[in-house]
Amino acid sequence: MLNERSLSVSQECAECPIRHRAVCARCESDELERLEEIKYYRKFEAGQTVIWSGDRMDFVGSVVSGIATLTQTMEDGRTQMVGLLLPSDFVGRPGRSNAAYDVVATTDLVMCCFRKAPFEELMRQTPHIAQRLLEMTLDELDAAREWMLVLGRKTAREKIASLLSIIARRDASINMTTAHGNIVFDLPLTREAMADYLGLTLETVSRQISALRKDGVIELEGKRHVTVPDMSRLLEEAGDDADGGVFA
Amino acid sequence: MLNERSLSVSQECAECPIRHRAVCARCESDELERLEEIKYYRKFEAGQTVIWSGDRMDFVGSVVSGIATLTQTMEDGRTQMVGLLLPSDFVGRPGRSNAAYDVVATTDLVMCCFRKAPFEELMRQTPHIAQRLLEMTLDELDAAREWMLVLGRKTAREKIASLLSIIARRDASINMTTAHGNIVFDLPLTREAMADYLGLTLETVSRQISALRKDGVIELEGKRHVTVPDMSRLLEEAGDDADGGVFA
DNA sequence: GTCGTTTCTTGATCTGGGTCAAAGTTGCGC
DNA sequence: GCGCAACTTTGACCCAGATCAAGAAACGAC
Repeated sequence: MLNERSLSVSQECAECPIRHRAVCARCESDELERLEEIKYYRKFEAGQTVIWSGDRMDFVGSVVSGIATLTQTMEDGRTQMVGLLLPSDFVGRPGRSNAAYDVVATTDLVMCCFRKAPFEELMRQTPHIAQRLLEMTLDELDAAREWMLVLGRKTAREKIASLLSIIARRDASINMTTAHGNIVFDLPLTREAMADYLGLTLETVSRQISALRKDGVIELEGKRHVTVPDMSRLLEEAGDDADGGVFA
Repeated sequence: MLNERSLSVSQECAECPIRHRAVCARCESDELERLEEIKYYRKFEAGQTVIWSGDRMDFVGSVVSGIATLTQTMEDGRTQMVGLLLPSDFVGRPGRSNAAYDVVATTDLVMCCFRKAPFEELMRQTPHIAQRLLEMTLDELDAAREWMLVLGRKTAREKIASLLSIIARRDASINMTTAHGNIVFDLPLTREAMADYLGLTLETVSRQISALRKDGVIELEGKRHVTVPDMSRLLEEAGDDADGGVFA
């Protein structure tokens, strides 16, 4: 399909973010063609599990649209989310054959996957792919470490404000800014998923969201539709610097 | 100093772990020589700060001996440790010019450093350095995510047991196994540093260590010298699988 | 529409770990 | 040795967030 391919090549990340974020920017056209050959799409419905921790994982890939979560579970059922995958985020680990975490689609999800063995082979031959993956992994490591501060030292209210800040900032594809400068978005997570991310219970999440609404930090329409009238106020509630700080 | 260099080249990680972990294994001798040229050692005393968050950081490097910590601090003084650097661990981020965290030596510390600009240049020319750094960064990311589960979902007692498990397992250079199969080591961290790692207060750390001792999970001589009579018991207390699970 | 299910909110109560306070221990400099 | 400082332990009390419980709201299937 010449037409489809040339479209995806020219439009960079519109169709498949990894081509832009991890590969495209510096790829020669023959490398792009080889990526095309090992690439395929997978679609999941909200709630579906992409892969279970421990399962064999013979692909790597990135999120095209939708949101997925990485979670760990203890034997007694306690769970902790350890990553939130937004469009363009990379999944999978070159050099490891089994998944380390449960990956679950929390909204309808489209992923762009590459078969692992040929991807690794291509990586060996194409140095800047490894360099790009290193950059992305370092970004993820920074995000994980920021999250350790949230989990270890912030109050429930600060945790909620931190999560809302991240969603408001990172998921630019969903966000909208109104004429009044408000930031508006739909929460892509249930209260329970938020609790799993924040190390809280869903009841505490619900209470703190109600409290933030009562205090005018956010506005809520229904259960999911959020308006942030003053982003710096939200960041202040999150315990970050007003100018954005860590999640900038 | 021909003698010194040939010693360090032949002994691999004895003198400078990065040469083994990140570079040596697959380096040609001319690459090793170029590393030698940009390499230097830095020594720190226990308690000294290696670098402050936000400071310009014109080197990368790895820990040769001793232990350092990465910490984040909020404006109001709350601090969270986000990384524990043991011998062979890598510090610094290619492509970033300022430190993201405070790096503090908690014991006397020797680091093997490389000037950043030439290291990055060498990395550009030597693909397997980027690949090795990618592997190491992915390991760190896994460790950070394991730690998110500890911070978010474990009880104080489980947190302490988890930390003791990590130290017992990872710091093989300090550990000793007695004739009876006991694991023996000296805690490299103060109660306060443990609290900062675990998202607890130092009082809670102290109480839980006392409780573990009273329950026979560990034995203590003085404040720092720990004996673990039964590692699987400790892992059980940590909430991990008895066979080692996540920190294996 | 109604029923059933899932998600969310709110209230009442409990408790693990934080806070405040005091005393004990260790080690170093002189 | 003594004195001081840093670190650690222990106790008493408190509170943020967990737990238990009951409804309310949203959404689909029929």
